[in-house]
Amino acid sequence: MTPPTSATPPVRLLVCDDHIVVRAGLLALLGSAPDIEVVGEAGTGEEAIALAAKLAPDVVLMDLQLGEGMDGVEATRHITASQAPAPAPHVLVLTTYDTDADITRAIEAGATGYLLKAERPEELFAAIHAAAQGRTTLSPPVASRVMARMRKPLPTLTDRELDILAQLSRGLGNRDIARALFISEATVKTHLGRIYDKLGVDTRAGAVSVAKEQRLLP
Amino acid sequence: MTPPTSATPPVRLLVCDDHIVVRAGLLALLGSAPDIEVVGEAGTGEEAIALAAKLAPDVVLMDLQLGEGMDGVEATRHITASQAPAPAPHVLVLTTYDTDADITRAIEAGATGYLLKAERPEELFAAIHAAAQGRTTLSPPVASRVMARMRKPLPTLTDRELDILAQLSRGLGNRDIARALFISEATVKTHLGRIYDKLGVDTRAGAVSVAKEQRLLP
DNA sequence: CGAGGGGTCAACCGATCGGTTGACCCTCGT
DNA sequence: ACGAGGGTCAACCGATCGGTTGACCCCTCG
Repeated sequence: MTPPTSATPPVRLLVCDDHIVVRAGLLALLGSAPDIEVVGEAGTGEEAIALAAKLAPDVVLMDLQLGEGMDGVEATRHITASQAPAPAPHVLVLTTYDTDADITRAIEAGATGYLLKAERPEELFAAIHAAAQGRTTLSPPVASRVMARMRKPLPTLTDRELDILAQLSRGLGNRDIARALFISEATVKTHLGRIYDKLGVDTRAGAVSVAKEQRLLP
Repeated sequence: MTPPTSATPPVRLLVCDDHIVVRAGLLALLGSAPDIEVVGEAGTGEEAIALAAKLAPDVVLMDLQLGEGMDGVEATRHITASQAPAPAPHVLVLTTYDTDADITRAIEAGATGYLLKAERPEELFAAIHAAAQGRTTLSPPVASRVMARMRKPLPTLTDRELDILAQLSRGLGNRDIARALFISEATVKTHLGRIYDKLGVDTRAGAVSVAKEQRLLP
């Protein structure tokens, strides 16, 4: 594959994961790769953005699940959008989830690659180097989903429909949803009908269930 | 804290986590602890049970989320129940989730400790040594929840109620739930009423939402 | 043996939901 | 400028849900 080019400087990497144990594990693991240099670590999205700007790494290894504050997608958006002096770092997503919603959001946010934590470490090393050069790496299951997505564009819920869904998952009735969103009850029903269609269900309980599984809701 | 006792033999540890990257990270991390010896690694519950019997480690570090097959709780149950020649290993749970349902199930399954992946590595080392001696370690948030549980015994759903909930989350109506479980519609309503009470909601959509958040459903 | 918890069932009521059709008004992009 | 997509609203219907009360059975535990 990639011959060990001792002439090439190591990839400068920033690791972002909210689980300290996992982060420490990644650091220990990546320490064994000679051509990767971890220049910083972050436990929150805010930290990641700040450190990315300060350290100007080649690649940011980003988890999507970041506990309390901003999530990995938002952090990715900020980092890739930065028109700082140095070119914006490439963001390589490393996460547990491979749902359509997560993948789509990460790609839209500007992620260069999308790896699953179930991946083999060698793949991770390779993906980091690929990302440093702006090349995309996708874990097989992720690639499959992306392809399937291209072929049969899955129903995408609109922002408004997500609003409805959020209220629905609170257990509100149509009347209360209408009040919460300052629209009429009739409109709520219309939206719900479309949501049912898109999610392939025909009851509100089913809609909430699918929504939670697809991670469409926070 | 713990003085390096060169006289004590290292703790023999089996690591079980379905995410290869995380597992490799843990191995690399634990390799830096002189008095811990990783004697095996498993990616599934089945593997963990087999290796625990074969290797007879002092401690099994167990993730609850194990992808496809059996989950960590079941694996824990098997391992702690083994009346093998050697004494059953102590199981130390290391996971992301700190919901009441997960904690309760793990403890009931015989786990010796319950750590979160957000914990600091030193805590992990200490907890492994504690577990080797049968002493319990709980992450602070977990300990809090356990205490709260003792004070105000949270509503625990019965098995039957979980059955109802499972059907409910499929979006079934009362009639279909009744048919699926071979009971009358009236009974379904009765159960639903109690479920609402216990979960603090008053609609089916709300019940599904809370259930998914509390991880009461697979 | 009595009490209590879990599971089952019935009948009733009003309120809500699910589904449908048709319509209007925006704001995009070709 | 026109169409398409997204958002809003209305009126109607039958079916279902949510809540209540009361009851019976079985098992376990003290």
